[in-house]
Amino acid sequence: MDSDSGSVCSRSSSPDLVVDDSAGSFFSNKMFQTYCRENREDNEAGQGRTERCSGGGKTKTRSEPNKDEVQDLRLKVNSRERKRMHDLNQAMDGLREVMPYAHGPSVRKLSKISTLLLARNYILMLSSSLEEMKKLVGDVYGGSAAVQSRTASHPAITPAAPAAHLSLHPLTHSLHSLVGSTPSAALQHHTTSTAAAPHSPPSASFLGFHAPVQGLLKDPLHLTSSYRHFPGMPCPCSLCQPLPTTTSTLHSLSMTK
DNA sequence: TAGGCCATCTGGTCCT
DNA sequence: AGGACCAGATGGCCTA
Repeated sequence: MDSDSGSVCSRSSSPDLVVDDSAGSFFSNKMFQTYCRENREDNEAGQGRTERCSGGGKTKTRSEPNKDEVQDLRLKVNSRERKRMHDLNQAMDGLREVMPYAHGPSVRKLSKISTLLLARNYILMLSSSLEEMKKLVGDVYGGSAAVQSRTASHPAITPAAPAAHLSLHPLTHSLHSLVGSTPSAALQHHTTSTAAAPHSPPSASFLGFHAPVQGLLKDPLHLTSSYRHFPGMPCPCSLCQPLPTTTSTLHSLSMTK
């Protein structure tokens, strides 16, 4: 990897090395030098190294594969592996794009491990929010007595759209209670998040246990009135905590292999 | 300078 | 046999 000529603050997941599909047309400088050195050593030492190279400990028939063939094969394999990793990185970038995290030239890219951990927590939070919404909607449509009495006193509120007039505070509270919120945690949000450096991405351990999911708190739910979430910053807000695994629908979710 | 993150190479293993 | 996948090793870049 010579130079990252990508964006200013984020390392490009795909190096700027031009990978040609045709095997053999690509060499990183380092590997080329290494390869040349090894070849030279091989030539000087005569033999001994080539057998050990691809056969492990096995006693391969000493039908010594042509050095060029070995080299071509090695280059092909390397190229495939490189392509595989590039594809993986592309997928990772795709995941980053949909993550509720700040994107921009001034914000450093989430690391891979952080992306995965954040994605996991994000999914858990979305699932939980969905369940909570279902409950709330069920409450509204199920226990219609309260709704009807309210609509009688406020004719402008039609039963057709009760959910639109739901106060979002219950949702906020329910979400907070769902994740074990404490007022101190909410208070902490302001101090900690504003103190965080905008260029410092969250550490993996931080995300693992205090995953920021600011996207949930953006406009759709208008939950940011009392909790300000700053893009690109780790959020200690209780809303951003990982969900307890007691959520019934989430038991099967895990990061295990 | 240490530590984190990353890309790449490489050998092994498994699958088709 | 060839390809995909994986994990370890290595070295570069960047930041605190």
